[in-house]
Amino acid sequence: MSSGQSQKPSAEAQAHHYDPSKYERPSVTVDVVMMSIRQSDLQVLLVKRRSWPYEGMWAIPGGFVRIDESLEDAAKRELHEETGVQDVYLEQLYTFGDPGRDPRMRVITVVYYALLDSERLQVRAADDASDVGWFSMYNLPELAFDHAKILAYTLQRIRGKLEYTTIAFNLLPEQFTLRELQRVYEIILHRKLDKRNFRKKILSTGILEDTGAKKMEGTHRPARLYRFNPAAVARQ
Amino acid sequence: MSSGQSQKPSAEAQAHHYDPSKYERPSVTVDVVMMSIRQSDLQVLLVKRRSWPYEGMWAIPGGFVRIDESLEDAAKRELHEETGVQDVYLEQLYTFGDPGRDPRMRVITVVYYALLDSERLQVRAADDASDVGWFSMYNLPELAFDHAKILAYTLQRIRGKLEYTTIAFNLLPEQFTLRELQRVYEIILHRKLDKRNFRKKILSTGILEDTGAKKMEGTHRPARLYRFNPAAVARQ
DNA sequence: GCAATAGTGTCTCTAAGACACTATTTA
DNA sequence: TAAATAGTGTCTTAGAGACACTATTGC
Repeated sequence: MSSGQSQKPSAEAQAHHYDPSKYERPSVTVDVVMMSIRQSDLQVLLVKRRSWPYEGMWAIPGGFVRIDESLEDAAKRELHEETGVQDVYLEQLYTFGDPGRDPRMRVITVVYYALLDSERLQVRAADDASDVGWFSMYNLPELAFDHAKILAYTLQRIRGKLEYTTIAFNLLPEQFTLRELQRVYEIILHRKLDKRNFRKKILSTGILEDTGAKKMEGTHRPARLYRFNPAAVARQ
Repeated sequence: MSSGQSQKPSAEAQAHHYDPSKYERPSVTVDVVMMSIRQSDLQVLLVKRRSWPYEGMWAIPGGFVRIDESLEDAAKRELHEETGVQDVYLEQLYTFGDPGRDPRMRVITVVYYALLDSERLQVRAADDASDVGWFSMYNLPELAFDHAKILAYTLQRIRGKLEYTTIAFNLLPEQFTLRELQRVYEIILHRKLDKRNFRKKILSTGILEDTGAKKMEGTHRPARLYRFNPAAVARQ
C-alpha cells in the first residue's frame, strides 16, 4: 500500500502504531530535463553549481517538492521559473533514489522531461547571463551527481517514444513543414531518414492537417505548412 | 539538479543557505505490485487494511523507504517479506504523489511491479490465513487510496512490454512448453492467439532453447520443454 | 481406435525501406 | 536559366494474421 502504515501480518504490531515522524525521512526533489531543438541540435538546459558538492559542474535544474503541490505541479513550476514558458509537454521519466547519490543527505528525485518549442523560448534568450546554459545532448559537459545517467536515460526514452507517439510535435511551432518535422526526427534518432518514406509514413497516419499556407523562404519552391491534428490521434 | 540546493540565480540567496530540515517533508513509500499466473489468471497480491483510512479495503503492499536503502532494495525487501521469494523480476512503474492521495499525510509512493513464477510461490500457500490474498487483475475488490489507478496503469505497462521484451518468461518456471508460454501471453493480453502464428513468431526470434526433455502429462502427446536463452536476447 | 493435446505450412496483405526524377520559386 | 529546395511512385522484402490437418501418447 502506498500509505503510512504497513499491513504485513509479520510486522503488524509495529505497523499498526507506526509513527513516521519518528523516522529519518529522505528529501524529495523534482528535476526537469528541458529539451529543445536549437541550432539543428537537441539541446538541454543546465544550471551551473556554485557550491559543494560538484561545485562548478553543470546540473539538471530542480528543487524541493512543496508539501502541498503535486509532483507534476512542482515540475511545471521549475520549468516556468527556468524558461518562462507554460503549457508545455511534460512527462515523468523515472525516480532516482540511491543512497549516496547526493553526499549531503538522502535525496530521492522524481525526474520529468519537457519538450519545448524553441520559438516560444526566444523571449528569454538573454537569460544566458552566467550560470544557465543550453548544451547539446550529444556533447555534454561534466555533470554533477548522477545526472549523466539521467540524461542518457532521457534520450533513450524519447527515442523510443518518438516511434509510437506524437511527442515530436511539441518541439515545433503550431505550423511547420514536413522537412522541419523530418529534421526533428533525424536529430533525435541521430540518423538520416529517407525523405519519401518519411513523408509517406507521416501523411498516411492522417495526424497532419494541411493549413493551406506555404512557407516562403529563400530562392526556391515554398513548402506547405502543416498543423498537428490531435483529433486524428484520438480516432486511431 | 537533484540535490538539496537550488541553483537558480533568482533564488540564489536562499538557495545557497538552504536548510531542508526546516521544511515539512513528504513521506516516501515503495509499493510493490506482485503478480503471478494462478488458476489460468493474472493475479495480484493484496493486503487488507485494518484501520483508518480505507479500513477493510484491499491495498497494494508497501512500506517506508529506509534512510539507507535504495528504492529497489526497499521493493525487494517488501517482496521478500510478502512472498518469501528472492531474485525476482522487478521494475519501477511510476511515482504517484498527489497531495491528498493519503488523508493522513503527504505520501509519495514509488511503485514497482514484480512478475513471479507461481511454482516458486507454492511454499507459502498457507499464507492466506487472513489479510493477504491473491486477486484477479480482471476482477479486483474495492481498493484503498489511488490503488485502482495504479493497477490499471500496471496492466497497461506490462501489456506494452510483453510485445517487445522477454518479461513473460518471468512468470514461468525454468522449463516450460510453448503452450504454457502462449497461455501467459493470452492471459495478459486478454485475448486468444493463433497457435501456429504464436509458435512461428517466438521460435523465429531464437530466444528459446529446446531442452530435449518432454512434458508427459495426461493421456495425450507430450510437449517439448523449452528454456529461455538470455544469450540470444543480447545477440539481437 | 478413441480422446486429448502437440505440432506443422501456405497464402494474403500490409508496412518498411531502397531508390531518382520533376515542380516551383527567386534572382 | 540557374540555384535551391519541395514534392512524388514503384519495387522488393519481411512480418503479421487467417486458416486445417497430421502426429503422438495413454487408456
